[in-house]
Amino acid sequence: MNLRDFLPYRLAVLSEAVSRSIAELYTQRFDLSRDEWRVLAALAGSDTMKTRDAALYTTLDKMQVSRAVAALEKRALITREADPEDRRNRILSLTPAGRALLRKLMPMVQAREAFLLEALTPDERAMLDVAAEKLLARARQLQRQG
Amino acid sequence: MNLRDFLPYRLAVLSEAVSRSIAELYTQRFDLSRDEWRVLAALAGSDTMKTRDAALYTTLDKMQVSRAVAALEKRALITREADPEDRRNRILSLTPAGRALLRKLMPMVQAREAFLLEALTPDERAMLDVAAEKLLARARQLQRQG
DNA sequence: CCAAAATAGTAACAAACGTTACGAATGACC
DNA sequence: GGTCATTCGTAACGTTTGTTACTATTTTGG
Repeated sequence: MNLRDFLPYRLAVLSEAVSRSIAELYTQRFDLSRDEWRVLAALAGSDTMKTRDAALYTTLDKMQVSRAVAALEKRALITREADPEDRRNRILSLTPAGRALLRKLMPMVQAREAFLLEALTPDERAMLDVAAEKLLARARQLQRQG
Repeated sequence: MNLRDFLPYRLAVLSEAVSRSIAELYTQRFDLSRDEWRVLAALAGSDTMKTRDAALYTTLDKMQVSRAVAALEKRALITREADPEDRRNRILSLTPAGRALLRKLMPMVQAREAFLLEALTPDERAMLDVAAEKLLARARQLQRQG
């Protein structure tokens, strides 16, 4: 077997390279961890959400979210308030500072994503999409079966 | 922006799911870490190599290799000998136990990889290949430019 | 309703990890 | 050929991370 051709290995290498090429932006220039970035990105869509939803949406576990959220709150990029309907929940909201940060960061991130995708023809993009879905489904099937 | 459609995020999710679906085999049944598995897989090809080559081949850094190799040696799956030509190097070799482990593990791993790839048509596989290469090249370009 | 189970989030500990610094060995250059 | 820089691998440190257990709250079911 050749490790270089091994699908999981190749995906790991690709994913890490792509991830790094983007992460540089939010780590170097904005001092955000990957998890913090994901939580912010989640909030970028809805502006306010429950901690639990953030976990689902970002595929982080609740502890990772808890830590990311604590760090973001410390920097006053988000606020955490009790949910009057269920006091176990916390409601996360972007502060103006958080929104401002996202307004600066988002275009940079999207520009890099666009640059990456420019490498592919429309056909290739479409097929990558399909292939990714199919592989994900099978991988999850394997995990479930054990 | 929708995180779910964001290329780096999707690749991370896919890579992790695929990785887990395979990793389960070597972690659960053989108690190997990912780095240990990679070093063994590297040795599966050549049976003997320098520590430094293992690092290059597995894309692990030298500290990761050092730790993986220490663990593997402790379990007598590999040996570490001095290189007479350059005594800074260590030469890694599979022990019979190491080879035996690989003979059991490899078919399982390859079966799972095959199952994953069965999800794709030959065309899709070929295009995934191409797309992965292209994306990797661009990601590295971004990283270089900073 | 009330006891038991479930859920959200956090705390506290231990294991894993990356980073920096080091010792040993080799190579490069004057 | 002797110093200076470089490379290999490891050690030691601090940080990050995963795990387990805990508190507070809500839901469920007898």
